[in-house]
Amino acid sequence: MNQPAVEPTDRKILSLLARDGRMSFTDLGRATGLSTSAVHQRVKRLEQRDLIQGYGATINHAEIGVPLAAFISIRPIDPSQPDDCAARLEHIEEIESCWSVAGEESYVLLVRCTSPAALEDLLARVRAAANVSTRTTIVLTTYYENRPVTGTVEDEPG
Amino acid sequence: MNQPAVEPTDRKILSLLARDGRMSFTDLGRATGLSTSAVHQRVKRLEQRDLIQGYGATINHAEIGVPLAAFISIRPIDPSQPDDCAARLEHIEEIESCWSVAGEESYVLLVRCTSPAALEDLLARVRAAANVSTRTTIVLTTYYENRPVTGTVEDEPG
DNA sequence: TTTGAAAAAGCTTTACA
DNA sequence: TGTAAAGCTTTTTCAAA
Repeated sequence: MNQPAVEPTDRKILSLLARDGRMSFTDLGRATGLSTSAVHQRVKRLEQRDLIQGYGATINHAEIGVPLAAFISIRPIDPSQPDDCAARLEHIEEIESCWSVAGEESYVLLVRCTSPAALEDLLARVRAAANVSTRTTIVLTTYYENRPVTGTVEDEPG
Repeated sequence: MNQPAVEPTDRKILSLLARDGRMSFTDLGRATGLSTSAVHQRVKRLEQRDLIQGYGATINHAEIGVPLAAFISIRPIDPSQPDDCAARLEHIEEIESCWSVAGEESYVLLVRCTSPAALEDLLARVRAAANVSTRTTIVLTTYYENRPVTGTVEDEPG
């Protein structure tokens, strides 16, 4: 219910930067009614507090030769072993995201690769690295990804 | 096997910007052995070609009051109806990503919200908006998300 | 925390190879 | 495509409130 430790101006800055990570301090200032150096300090503080964890370009995977995306759901083969899947899988570069989840499976991975053959190879490496069984769900269409979800209501018109 | 239409220098730039979307053209130039204005031109071209689709800040959802993430897997209730789930769901702001998938379900959504109660409310809105049944998988831990997967081998040491 | 001003750094264009 | 140089804008730091 409460939204801890982030006051409205900072939320606004976060929301703007989530949408355009290259927005200049000058423009952020205009959008928030602060001076350039005031926003600058706030952004640095947001970075220090780790509320902003980084900045990234959104890449068109389909067009750069990595058109195949899939979810790999993971189940440990031996539940008595220590569960360190995330660490064991970290070195595999095709894994974009790694979550542990509640439900029938223990982990979900989002992976990207060049072809079905590459996916088959990737699956083998995942199973071997973490001693798990896998269930793979191929992505057919990406309608959208990583839309900003900041819990902020956007600008009034004008 | 072939990686279409992106030559090595552009791949390098894409990879660097995926990791740091605020990197300056000067630094990109240093990293690629090009002049500032040469990289500048390349980046603009990459944006025009839509290989770079945008820039965003990575927000710490847990700390800004949106700590709950979940996957919602979707199955249409009436398979004879036209399948326009993505369009019907687009206005729901808690949906960060929307994929159609091969497998038992038709779509997977990644959503973020403030609390279990908010998730329950969100699920009701998803079902109502798209006339679907849902299966929800709650995220327990996010080990990492949105690691850059560019298919580029990174820098030599030095 | 904010501002305003000044210095440093970076961006963008132009002219040209 | 590329470079170099010039002019302009933004970033960053600082003293003061």
